[in-house]
Amino acid sequence: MTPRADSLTAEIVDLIGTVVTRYYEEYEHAAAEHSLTGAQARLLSLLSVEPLPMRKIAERLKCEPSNITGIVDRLESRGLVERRPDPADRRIKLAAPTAEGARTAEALRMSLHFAREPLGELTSAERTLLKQLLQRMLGITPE
Amino acid sequence: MTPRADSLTAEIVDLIGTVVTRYYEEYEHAAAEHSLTGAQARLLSLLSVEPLPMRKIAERLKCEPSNITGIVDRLESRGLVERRPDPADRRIKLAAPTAEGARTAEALRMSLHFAREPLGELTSAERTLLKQLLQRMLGITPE
DNA sequence: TATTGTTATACTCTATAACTATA
DNA sequence: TATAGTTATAGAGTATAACAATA
Repeated sequence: MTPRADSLTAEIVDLIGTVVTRYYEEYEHAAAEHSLTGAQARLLSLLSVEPLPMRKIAERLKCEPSNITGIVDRLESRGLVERRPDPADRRIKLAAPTAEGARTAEALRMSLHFAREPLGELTSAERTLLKQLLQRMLGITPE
Repeated sequence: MTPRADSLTAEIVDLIGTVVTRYYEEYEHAAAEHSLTGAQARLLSLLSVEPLPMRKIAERLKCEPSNITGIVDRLESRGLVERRPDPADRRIKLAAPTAEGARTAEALRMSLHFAREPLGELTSAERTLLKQLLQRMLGITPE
């Protein structure tokens, strides 16, 4: 068991807390620039990968299915998302981005990449190192 | 200008996104274990450093001052926070944790450190490296 | 006049429970 | 019966605007 209450670990925890705070603020700010709330932006980004049943969205976003109804309602009323029937199961509604929704999701993604200026402070070699350390930390084994 | 749209940067952005998601989930979970919402936990943690005027709390939490009234109300009704007069300016109300509030804040802080298991995956040398990279990334210059 | 905190209002997100239509 | 989605409800967080007390 590695000691985790040491000051080095505490310092890193604080640094990660700072990263998390900045990341969240930037995400909310980027979402607001597209007149989206954070929850709406996260849901739209999720759908831009692939259309999903309401139930699956709730699982991915780790919230109750009943909440998804309202968020999709608001995105749908703005023409960013649409509900499609599932040919195989008439109980299921697939939420999918419209063409405009896909454009908005892409614009959001781009503005987020630009907002991530801090990484520019690191050299290429340092970024490679950071990537490997984050992967190790997250228990991700690169192939 | 360092290129930021390269795939290495994109990978790191994704990894940081994963860290942010996990950190937030763990924070909300730790807060819930003390019957606190995330906003209440963040406010209480802030006050555990030093008592602050309502206005300052809003600045630190980056929200409107009117919101602080309600959050402090809820913490006060549970006996975790109290409002004190400022001897120097009678307009100001200083929010401060009670003895129980301070204990709750400390318990929250401890449970967060324990929740940060991922860092245990790294050796001491790797953690030192990670710390330095995060500092560089955040524009923090160690003395 | 300017500032501090509050109230009033409206909207969004959240969980819980009950409902409907399908399976 | 079980599942997918919805509705109803209530609590919490948020921004905006208007207000009282104090500076």
